[in-house]
Amino acid sequence: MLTPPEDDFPRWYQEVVAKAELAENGPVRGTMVIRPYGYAIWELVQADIDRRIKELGVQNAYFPLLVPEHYLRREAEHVEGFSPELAVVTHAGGRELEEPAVIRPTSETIINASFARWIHSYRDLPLLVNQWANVVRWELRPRLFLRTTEFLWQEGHTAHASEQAARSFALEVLEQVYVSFMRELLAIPVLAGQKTAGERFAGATATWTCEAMMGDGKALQMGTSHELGQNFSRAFGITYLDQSGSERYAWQTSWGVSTRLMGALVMAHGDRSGLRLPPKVAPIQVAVVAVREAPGVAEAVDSLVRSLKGRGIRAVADLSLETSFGRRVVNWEIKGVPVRLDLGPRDIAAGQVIMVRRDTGEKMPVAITELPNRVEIALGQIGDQMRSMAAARMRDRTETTSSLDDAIEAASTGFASFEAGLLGADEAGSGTGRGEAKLNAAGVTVRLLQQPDGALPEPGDKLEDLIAIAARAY
RNA sequence: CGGGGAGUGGCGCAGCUUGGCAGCGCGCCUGCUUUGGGAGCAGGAGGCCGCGGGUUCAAAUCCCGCCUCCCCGACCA
Repeated sequence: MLTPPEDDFPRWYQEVVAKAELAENGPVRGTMVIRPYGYAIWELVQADIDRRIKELGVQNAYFPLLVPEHYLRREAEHVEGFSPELAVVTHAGGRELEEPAVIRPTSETIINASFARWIHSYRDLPLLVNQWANVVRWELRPRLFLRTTEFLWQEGHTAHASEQAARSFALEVLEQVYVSFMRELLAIPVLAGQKTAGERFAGATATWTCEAMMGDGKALQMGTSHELGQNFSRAFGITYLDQSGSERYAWQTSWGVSTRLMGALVMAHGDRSGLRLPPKVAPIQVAVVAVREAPGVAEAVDSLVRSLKGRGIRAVADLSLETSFGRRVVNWEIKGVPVRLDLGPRDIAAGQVIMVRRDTGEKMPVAITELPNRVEIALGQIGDQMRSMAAARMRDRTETTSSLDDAIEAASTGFASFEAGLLGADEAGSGTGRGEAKLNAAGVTVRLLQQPDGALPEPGDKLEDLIAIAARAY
């Protein structure tokens, strides 16, 4: 039996991750074993994001895991931001290394060292590169998928000839790749906006983010896209000659999403019965279950699976009659399989199956002759239904407030939305306004800034013209 | 790093106070009966009781030291 999510959400989360066979803890603190079923979901996620990234003209490449320590020191804020969580290789080959090698916490430094060699002319720009990799950040408090010491991600790195070009590319990734992927494939409605100075990536001039509300009303940052300005190009000497022959520093971006998306999937859609997967990222979209032993049942199940597969639907047969029907059903539910088709002797006699939708629990008899079609339709509806359930939750649990105290109160159950002017101007040195500091002290963070109509902030916008969304966050 | 808790078959735990054959539930294996929402019976396999030392005729249990893990707070994708 699962702990109900409303009783103890963190515990429920851990149980779902374990029982759905997504992942388990590795032997070194904070590491994670991603199990085959979990990895199959990740592969579907990866494939779609990879396709979208390539549509923007980005090419994949691969850079080393180990980074010379002095690379990290080249960009002041970057080192400061990352040094507390670095894992450093000091010994190898039985000897102490002359220069320690850092296991990449992110690859800005090593990639930009290459960029500096590759870029000479405005004709080399824009340079658009992505890599799928693992990175290591020695986290103080790990949680499977949400914050692990080693995680898998995609990190894009680009160089452009102008600030404007870099900005529009960063936003294109945010909207065309991340937001649309999350809405369409993960069925998670996300808010897109800009981070405050205090929440900005170490070394960035602007950080853009997608944030979603989880089942307990807390926020999760699901992806980010950064404008790096010329911080790294100056640190690594990424220069080019423009049309007029003058030397210029490139303008850059970096952006990423990680296996954290898996955690989002669990927390945004899961329910009392376990995981619920949107059909597009479900490794198994349909389980065809033989209810009990009877003549013709196994054959009917197999032929049904074949016809579903023939339509490109990911279907499996459940013929494990040595396990009771009830147990098998519970198992498919925990694993979040969107559609189940129950097939027993009664159904064979009636020329039907019982179709059960995981999103609503709804059961309905469907004639075998209508089958591949009805399943296809249901799979489409399930994605839409899950998206609107998540959207309704975010709508119901977002409160518009007029003071910071009310915002803190609202953040105990969901999101608070208020005029960003309340955050106060950045105080010299701190990078954080007085109002924002007050929120932070109460365990609430500003998740993003938007225009009042939900659009992304423009370069000239003042804090007073924007809306802040604040919440407790993972 | 601050505050709590725990280390005992694969997983979850009891046993420790008051030393005396290492147990229970789940899972696993075999057989039979079952199977339309977490099956039943019978038989069976599986242990460096976190590590090191000490006390004792005898230590999972008492004493000393060490290690690790988990949960709650400050950081992140």
